[in-house]
Amino acid sequence: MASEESELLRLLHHPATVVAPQLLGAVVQHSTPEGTVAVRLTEVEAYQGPADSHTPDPGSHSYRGQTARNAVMFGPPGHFYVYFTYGMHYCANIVCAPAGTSSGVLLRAGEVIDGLELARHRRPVSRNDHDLAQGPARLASALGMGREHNGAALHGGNFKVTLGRPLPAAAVLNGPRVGVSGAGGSATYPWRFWIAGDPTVSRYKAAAARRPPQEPVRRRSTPA
DNA sequence: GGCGGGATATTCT
DNA sequence: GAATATCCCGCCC
Repeated sequence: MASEESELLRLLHHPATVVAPQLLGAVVQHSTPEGTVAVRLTEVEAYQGPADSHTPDPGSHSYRGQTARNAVMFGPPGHFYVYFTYGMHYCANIVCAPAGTSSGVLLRAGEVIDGLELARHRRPVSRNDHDLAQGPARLASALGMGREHNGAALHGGNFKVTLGRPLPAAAVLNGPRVGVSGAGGSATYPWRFWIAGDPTVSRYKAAAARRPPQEPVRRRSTPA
């Protein structure tokens, strides 16, 4: 409904670090001629733009200013920022904070709650249903999202985004972001948020070190 | 269930 | 020319 829509838009005017945990439990629905798939978000990450806060975020695509790729992040909130990476994958963000700023929330994982058959068809390699959207590129794939959806509105067209019921504080955990490397950028801020105990939360290892260690690493080093 | 390595193309330096 | 907000496969515990 329109009121739900405006509630979402109101939320999306806040910085990514505020928006991200509130998007947990929200549902992203995408309809195509093939059918409809809906995903309930269980894991997200916040990326702040340079103008959004005094804390620099080298992990953000917008850290070095506007380029052709990240232009959508600098636009108004309420749109998808979809980028292509590693030569084969797409990842989807929800742009937040007012136009002129460049925050976004990366959709990292979710539970497919509608269109299971179509999602399985799009991701034949998944062996379990909780794998279907377990990871940002998997989630985009399950939803049938690609380059053509960069800049698409969250509402209207073939998309619909609905906030979930507020989660109890204890159900939301946070920690370092995944795959964010680079000097100063790696895991600097605990801006990854997920729903505690949910089986669809991604389990990938953190970013690999940029350079190999100077000496072989012992397999059985003592844990912390 | 975890680790290592390769695939693959767009993007920015 | 290097790096990348990743995923999948094969191999080993």
